[in-house]
Amino acid sequence: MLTGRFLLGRSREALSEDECLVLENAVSSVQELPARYTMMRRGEPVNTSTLLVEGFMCRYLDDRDGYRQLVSMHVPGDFVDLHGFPMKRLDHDLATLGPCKIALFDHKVLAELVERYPHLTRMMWFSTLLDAAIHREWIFRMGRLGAEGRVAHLFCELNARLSMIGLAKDGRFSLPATQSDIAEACGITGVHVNRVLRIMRERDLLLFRSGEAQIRDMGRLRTMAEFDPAYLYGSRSEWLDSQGEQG
Amino acid sequence: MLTGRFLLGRSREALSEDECLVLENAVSSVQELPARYTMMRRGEPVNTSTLLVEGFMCRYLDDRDGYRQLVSMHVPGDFVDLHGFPMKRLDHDLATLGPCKIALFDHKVLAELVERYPHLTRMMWFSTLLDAAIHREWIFRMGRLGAEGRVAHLFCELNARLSMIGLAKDGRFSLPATQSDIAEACGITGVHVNRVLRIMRERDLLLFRSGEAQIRDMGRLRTMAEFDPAYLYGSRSEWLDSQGEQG
DNA sequence: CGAAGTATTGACCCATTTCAAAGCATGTGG
DNA sequence: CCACATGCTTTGAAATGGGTCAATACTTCG
Repeated sequence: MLTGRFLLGRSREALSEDECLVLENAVSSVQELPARYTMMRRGEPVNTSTLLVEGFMCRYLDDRDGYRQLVSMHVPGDFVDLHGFPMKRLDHDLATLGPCKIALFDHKVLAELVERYPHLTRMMWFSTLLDAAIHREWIFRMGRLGAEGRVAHLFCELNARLSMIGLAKDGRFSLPATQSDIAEACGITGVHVNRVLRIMRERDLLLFRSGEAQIRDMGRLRTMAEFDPAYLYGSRSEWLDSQGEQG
Repeated sequence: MLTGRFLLGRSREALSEDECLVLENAVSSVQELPARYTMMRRGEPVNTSTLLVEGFMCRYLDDRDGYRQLVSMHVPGDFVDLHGFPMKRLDHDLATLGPCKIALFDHKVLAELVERYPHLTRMMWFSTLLDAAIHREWIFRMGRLGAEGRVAHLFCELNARLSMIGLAKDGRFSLPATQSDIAEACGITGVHVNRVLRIMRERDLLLFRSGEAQIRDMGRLRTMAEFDPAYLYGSRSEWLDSQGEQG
């Protein structure tokens, strides 16, 4: 089941069994990608969309000097470039962190799906809206939090998202990222991430070493991150639920 | 024509005349709002969506101490909370900057529209995706630019968006915002915005006084903002265009 | 074993914040 | 039409968080 984690923990229940099958059968190809591989560049025309099946990916923008600013990190079950379907171009680059397995959906096939399954369309729309909600939270993170809060916030978010799909438990999860990757996601330097992580380790808040994260004190971490996971759920749309069966 | 500026300069052409009329007739009420008025709070259930007809609005998140982080600024023609339609709740507050005129769309009516006009639905989806693209650029702004770059970037973006709808020309436009509002959008302090604006004024880059902005040197402003307006257009979706006529 | 990438730490520097005070508009009521 | 309140802007001085530069250690892997 390639699509088994799509919206899992959010509105997965709103998808009928039929719709799940339709989605599963719409996959046009499956690929394995190596770590640190840029699979798509800003501005290129695209004609497929990518569901991340296993592994971690990220989207980023480059600044003038070629330094990256991550604008999102993706976990299994995320449709990483579904917006490329209506938009036909990406406004950012798309790359893997660790090795990944992805399922590709041809836009022609998606277009047919969209004609025949309006409810499924709305679920896809919904998933891009969750994405936007996460963007907003990142803006907040960069705008109002200091370095420690930003790092704390990122780990809180990843923990919450990975928990929903069964890839984190008791605050432990794998994350194939370097300290520089964290830095690029938080808008600070790699050197400073190192210092922040040391402090958090000393205070027994959070451990992160060689791709393994462990949250040691969720309460204090959330406090310093001002983290509230509500935005990750899209609040269980009543509208979607009410329309759920007729798709 | 209340909806006349919706997607103007982006994919307005993709809307058929019928669709424009349908949209126009779907307006359930029109309201005038005073300046600095919070019309909606995070978490509240919503059953209408808001098209901004005249004036400026913003969305923001509060931090622990009640300070705001703006996550977007809106200009006439923007659907400021269309995501509330599938989501049924907002993850942020929504407020006016200056006095505003808005058109409300009842979600029940939108639901009917969505059943009957799949192409219009996709255009609405598209407009929420533009929103997300702007979010990404804001993340970049906060993550990679210093104070001057951030302010420059914000003014470049507003100029570009206002130009599309005919509310800016030759780099001049009205913006009913205080220096503190700018600060809340850029993740810096009001005091520092003041200093940045003074420097920009001295260098004859940008003037902003009592709600009136004037870009004096677009080239240099763009350079310091690392601004490229491509993200504002969603690159004229071929898919939307190809489906444009069949409503 | 050597190479390349990654992590760690120290010292110094600078952009931005913080705190504080004063100046300027704008509007309201007397 | 003045007096005062309120909110916005401006400026200075001191404090600080995070950046930069540079050197050293650790890991992983061919």
